[in-house]
Amino acid sequence: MLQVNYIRENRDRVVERLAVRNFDAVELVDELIALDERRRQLQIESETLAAEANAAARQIGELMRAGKKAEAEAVKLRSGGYKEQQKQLADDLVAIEKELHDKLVRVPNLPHVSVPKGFGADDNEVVLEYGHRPALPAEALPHWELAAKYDIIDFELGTKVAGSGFPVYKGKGARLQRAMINFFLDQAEKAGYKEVQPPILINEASGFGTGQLPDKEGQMYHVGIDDLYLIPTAEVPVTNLYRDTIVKETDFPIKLTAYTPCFRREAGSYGAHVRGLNRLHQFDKVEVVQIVHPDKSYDVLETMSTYVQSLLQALNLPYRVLRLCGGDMGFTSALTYDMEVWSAAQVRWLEVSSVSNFETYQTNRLKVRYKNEGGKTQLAHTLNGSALALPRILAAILENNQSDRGIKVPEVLVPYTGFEWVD
RNA sequence: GGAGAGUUGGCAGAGUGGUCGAAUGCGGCGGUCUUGAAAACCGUUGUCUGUCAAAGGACCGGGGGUUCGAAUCCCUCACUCUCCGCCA
Repeated sequence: MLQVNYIRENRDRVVERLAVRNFDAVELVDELIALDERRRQLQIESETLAAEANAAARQIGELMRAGKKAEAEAVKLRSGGYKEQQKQLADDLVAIEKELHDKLVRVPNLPHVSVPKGFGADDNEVVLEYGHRPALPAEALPHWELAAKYDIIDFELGTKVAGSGFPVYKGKGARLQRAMINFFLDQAEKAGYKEVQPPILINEASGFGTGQLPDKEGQMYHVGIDDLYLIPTAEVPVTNLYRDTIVKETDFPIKLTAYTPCFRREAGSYGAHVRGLNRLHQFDKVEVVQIVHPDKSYDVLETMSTYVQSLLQALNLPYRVLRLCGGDMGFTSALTYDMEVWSAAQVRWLEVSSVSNFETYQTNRLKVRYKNEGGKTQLAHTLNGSALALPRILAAILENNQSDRGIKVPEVLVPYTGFEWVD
């Protein structure tokens, strides 16, 4: 979340930046500033009173030690009244802080200056397109039919066991999944990311830290009996590893990677576009996360984008890179690149990665800080990206690489699969 | 799941209801000494809030209570450890 101080000192800029998201912040921002003003007044009152009460209590202590009991009793009588007032002020303060906090978490991150204004997917800026899209013969099949034809993914079986959106990968399909996970993790390690295996259930504090709670409550599966959530992405547990820590400036950049399953309720999204592997309740993903010095985060964002692209190039998939417009960008992000692969039989682009810079939006919630040269503690910047989400990659491989002979496995995966053809 | 013990500063570990933001040790940082290092010695070393700076305020697992005053007493929740049970 944003810092109140920043909003107070940069009111107009905040309003102007949020307009890029089509977020009319005028009213909210002015409320926040008024609340903050009131909060600070109350705090001064409350602290002044506390100072008086403390002084009286100290005085009683001194008198008691000196054996002046009667005088101590007199002061006691006088200080009895502080309690009521302190309680009242404390209650007011708590109430106003809660109100301030509740409003503050509703303010999304400020878009970077390069973010195009816009309302939805159509307004995203195509940064670049790579590779040529294969022209398939008329009898080419979409991936869900190929999956059935070669018996590598069983959607019905998953429906029986869990429900729709929980596919069962079988035989070469399962092997292909494992191959991709290992390939992606190996590449990430080569790029300097340290592998971690985090919990895939998270508590509320973690969900709040990266911004999923309270905003996206309904998108996560909730285990009520233990009040835990299934992760929608490894971003949550991995970034939260550093919650409430002050790192050394020399520790930057912190680079982590993790393979995890991801769970999303995807409430309300049905239809042709969610067939097959296009949108699932459970899927596998390798994620990369960086925690960096604020001066470096935009360079790092480019590096991460380039890294994700190198994976797509290695897999020989045609892709394009989008700079998301204000209206399409996530709540917590300041700048996001989406990578989409070409799905040749569906004849459309599929999002397989999203690379974002959150600046201090997450670290202000997480309290991830570092000490600068002057010894002052400052908020770090966080970034993350999918590298990559498996199902749509698999969909593109199946569709783009189909032929009479079967499906050609990308060369880089062959050492991991042990076979060259799905047939 | 049952019974018991515990949670204090980066770590270890004291702490009688008042002078405790908290002894001591280790670690970290700076210095003396040294060609350099080690050792020794000296100094320094938490976070948040507030301010031009300060004063002041808050924090001893979280929350609540008793009291003029709580790290210290009471309640409650969470977590950790030990033993028993169950178990991949």
